[in-house]
Amino acid sequence: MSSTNISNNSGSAPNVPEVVIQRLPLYVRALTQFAGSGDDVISSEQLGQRLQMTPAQIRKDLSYFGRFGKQGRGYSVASLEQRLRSILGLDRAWNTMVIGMGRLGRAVVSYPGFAPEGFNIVAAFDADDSIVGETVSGLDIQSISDLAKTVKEKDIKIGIVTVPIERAQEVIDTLVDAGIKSILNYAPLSPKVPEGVTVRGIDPVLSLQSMTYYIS
Amino acid sequence: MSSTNISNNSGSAPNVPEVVIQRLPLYVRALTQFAGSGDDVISSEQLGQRLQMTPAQIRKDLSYFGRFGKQGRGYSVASLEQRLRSILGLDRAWNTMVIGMGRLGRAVVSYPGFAPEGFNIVAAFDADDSIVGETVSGLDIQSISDLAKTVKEKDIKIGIVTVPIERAQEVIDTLVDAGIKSILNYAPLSPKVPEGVTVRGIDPVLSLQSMTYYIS
DNA sequence: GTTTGTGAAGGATTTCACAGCA
DNA sequence: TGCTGTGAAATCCTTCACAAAC
Repeated sequence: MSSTNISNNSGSAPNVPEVVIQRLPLYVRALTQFAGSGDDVISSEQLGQRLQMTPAQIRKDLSYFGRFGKQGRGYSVASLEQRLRSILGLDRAWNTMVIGMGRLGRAVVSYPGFAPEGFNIVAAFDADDSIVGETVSGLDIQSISDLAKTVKEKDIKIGIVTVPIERAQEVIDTLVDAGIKSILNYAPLSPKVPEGVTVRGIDPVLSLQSMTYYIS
Repeated sequence: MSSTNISNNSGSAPNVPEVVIQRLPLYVRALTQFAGSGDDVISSEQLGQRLQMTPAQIRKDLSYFGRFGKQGRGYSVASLEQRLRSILGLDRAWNTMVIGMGRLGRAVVSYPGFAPEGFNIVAAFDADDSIVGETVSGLDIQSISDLAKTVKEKDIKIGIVTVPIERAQEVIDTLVDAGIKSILNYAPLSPKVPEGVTVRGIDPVLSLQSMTYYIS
C-alpha cells in the first residue's frame, strides 16, 4: 500500500483511475483460474461472485479499455484474460533486481512466485562490501555502485527494495537516478519519489495495525 | 489490497471510512519517527510533507476521532501518537498464529518485525503430519486439528495464512470457524469470508502486475 | 501570526437501471 | 431471454477556505 505515485499510461486508454488499474490483476488471476477448470465463457456476475465484488463494477472497469463481451453471453475467458494481460503489459517478461541481501532480500530472491508470472530477478545488490561477490540463488551479489550500469546492461525496469529502513530512502533515490520507474518497497517507510515513479509498499505490519481497529 | 471486509468498530467513532483507518498506522509510524529525533510538536503541514499527503486530509482524518491539536501550534507528537495507538488498539499486544510452515511460513515466523510492534506469534500450524512436532523459531508445529483449541487457550485473535493457494480457502474457513476475525493472507487468492471478518492480502505479484501498466 | 477543526464544495468512484444486442 | 455497455444518480472521499483558538 504505502505511497503510490501515478505516472503516464503510454497505452490507448486515457485517464483510467488508479483503483481500476489495481483491480485488473485480480481479474486476470480469476480468469486464469477459471480457464483451468470450467467454462469457455464467464459473465460479470460469475466473476463478481468469485472476487466478491459487484458485476457493475467489473463491467465499468472493463469499459475503460474497450468492449470485450458479448451481450446475452458474457466474456470469453481466454480472450478477456489475454486482452487484460496485454493492457497491463503482462504479455512479456520483465527484468527486476533486488537491493538489500539481508534475510528479507534472500527470501525474496528465492521466492518461487515471481518467475512464473514473468518477473525475472536478474540482479542482486547490497551496500555491504563484505557480502559483495557471494552468490544467492544463482545471483552474484553486486555493489550498489554497479547499479546504474547493470540496469542499462540488463534492461532492468523494476527495483525491489529490501534494505533496512535507514538506507531505504537513499537506495530509492539511487534507483530513481538510474531511471527506474517502478519500485516495490519492503521497507517500512513512505519514500519520497518524483512524479512519474510508482512505488508500491509491501508492509504486513501496516496491514495488521489497521485490522486491529476492528477487533479492539 | 486483496479483499477487505469491514466489520463493526466497537469504539466510539461511528462510520469511519475504511481508507481513513488504513492511513492511521502511517500517521503512527511517522509520529514515532518524529518523536525520536526532533520537536515536541508537529503541524499537519509537516506531517503531510513527510507522508506526501495534504495537511487537510490529515486534519480531516483525525477529526473523525476527536480534537487532538492546538490552534496556532499543532499536535503534541507524543500524545497524538498515543491517542492514535489507542484508537487502533495498538496500546496492547496481540497474539497471532501462522498457518502453513513451508518456506514462506518459516520466513514469516522468523521475521523480526512483528514482535516490536506488539504482534506476537504464539503458535504455528501445518496440515502436513510429517512436520508436525518440528520446532521452528522456538514454536512447535501443531496439527491444524488443534487450531480451535489453541486459539481459545492462547487467546489468539489474528491468523496469518501462508499455505499454498490450493489449501488457502479451506484454511481460512477453519480460522473463521474458530472465531478469528482478522486474517493476514499471503496466498494469492481473494478468499470468501463472512461479513465481520477482515482479510488483508500481502501479494507482491499483484503489486508488480499493476505497476507494469505504467511502464508498458 | 499560526494552525486547527469543519461545513461546504468539488471531484472521484460506485451503483443503478435500462437501451441495445446476441 | 440474458447479459453487456454506459449515461445518470448516488455515494464516497478529498480539498477548500475560513471562523475560532491559541
